Amino acid sequence: MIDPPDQPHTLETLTAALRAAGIRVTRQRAALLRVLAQAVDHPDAPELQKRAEGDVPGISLSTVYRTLATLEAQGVVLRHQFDGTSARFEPAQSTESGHHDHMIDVDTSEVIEFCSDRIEQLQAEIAAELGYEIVHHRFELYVRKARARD
Amino acid sequence: MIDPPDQPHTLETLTAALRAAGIRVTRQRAALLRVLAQAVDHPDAPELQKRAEGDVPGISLSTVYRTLATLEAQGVVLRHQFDGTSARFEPAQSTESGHHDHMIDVDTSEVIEFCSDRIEQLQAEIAAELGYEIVHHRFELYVRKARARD
DNA sequence: GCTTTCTTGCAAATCATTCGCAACTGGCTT
DNA sequence: AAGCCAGTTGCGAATGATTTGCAAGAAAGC
Ligand SMILES: [Mn+2]
Ligand SMILES: [Mn+2]
Ligand SMILES: [Zn+2]
Ligand SMILES: [Zn+2]
Repeated sequence: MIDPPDQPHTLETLTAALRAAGIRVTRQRAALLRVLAQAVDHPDAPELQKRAEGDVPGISLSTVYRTLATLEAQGVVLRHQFDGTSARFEPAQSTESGHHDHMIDVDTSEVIEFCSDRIEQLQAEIAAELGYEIVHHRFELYVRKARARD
Repeated sequence: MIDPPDQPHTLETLTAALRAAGIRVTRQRAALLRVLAQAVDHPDAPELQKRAEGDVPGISLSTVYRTLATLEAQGVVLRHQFDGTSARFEPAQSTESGHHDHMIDVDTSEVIEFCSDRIEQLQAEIAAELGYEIVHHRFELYVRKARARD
């Protein structure tokens, strides 16, 4: 797991960190890092492949999956498994705020990010009360636009 | 979707409700309903098949999956997709308290149930604030036994 | 530049879950 | 009690996202 960034991770610091971890920064990995850094959404593997082909024309889907697994293991990307869809990815420090959770509009599939310190706080308390500490969590709200209040 | 139970669902009321919904209560479905009602854990499909074979020796895995899908559509069972495992199931009103969420011990795979009104409350507020209403949610804590405080 | 080791692309394999279909059977109708 | 028939079942084959084996290719370090 790569050290928490002193400066926000730039492509350069990231590349260096990976290399230091004995992970070669190949053209395909560099491309995926760039594509992920630019993503404002939560793309899946085929979509990332499509976007990376701008940099590396023949990049294979296997490589995309393998790279995502590697980057996930390094703590550089996050994998989300929303209901009934294939895995979606995002850079680990997407929002500089760091951690956030997701709302999925069940009608449009739009993904909305949010974060509640209160909830994060409560989670820890609940776990602690039962004698556990949280390793990670999954918190997803499947929502629908509210009917206008009448 | 079957009406919320006036009395807690017994096998009898459930059977009647299903029949009323035009769903035949076959031997295999009755067996699965019983097995689910007795489950104190969160079994997956092959495990449910194993347990149902006491009642219906040759019950097929396809039927187990099909029945679970049917019961889920009727709001009688819940399907959980915990990280990296196959789907697990439980009766919808498992705890009479009704809704609850889950903690998964990442070391032992043990599943612990919990419920926090505060968190349920906050969820609704967060969604409402963004103009949404919650259809359903997924809230899972992946945990590890806390190191004894020293 | 040369070597070693890690990576890639391709095709084939996984694996949980779903499906097609012919045989079967609940539950209602006579 | 017997018959009917749409809903169900068991079987095997299909799915589809993700993973893997392997031979050829390319980062780093020397
Ligand atoms: Mn996000
Ligand atoms: Mn439960
Ligand atoms: Zn969170
Ligand atoms: Zn909840």
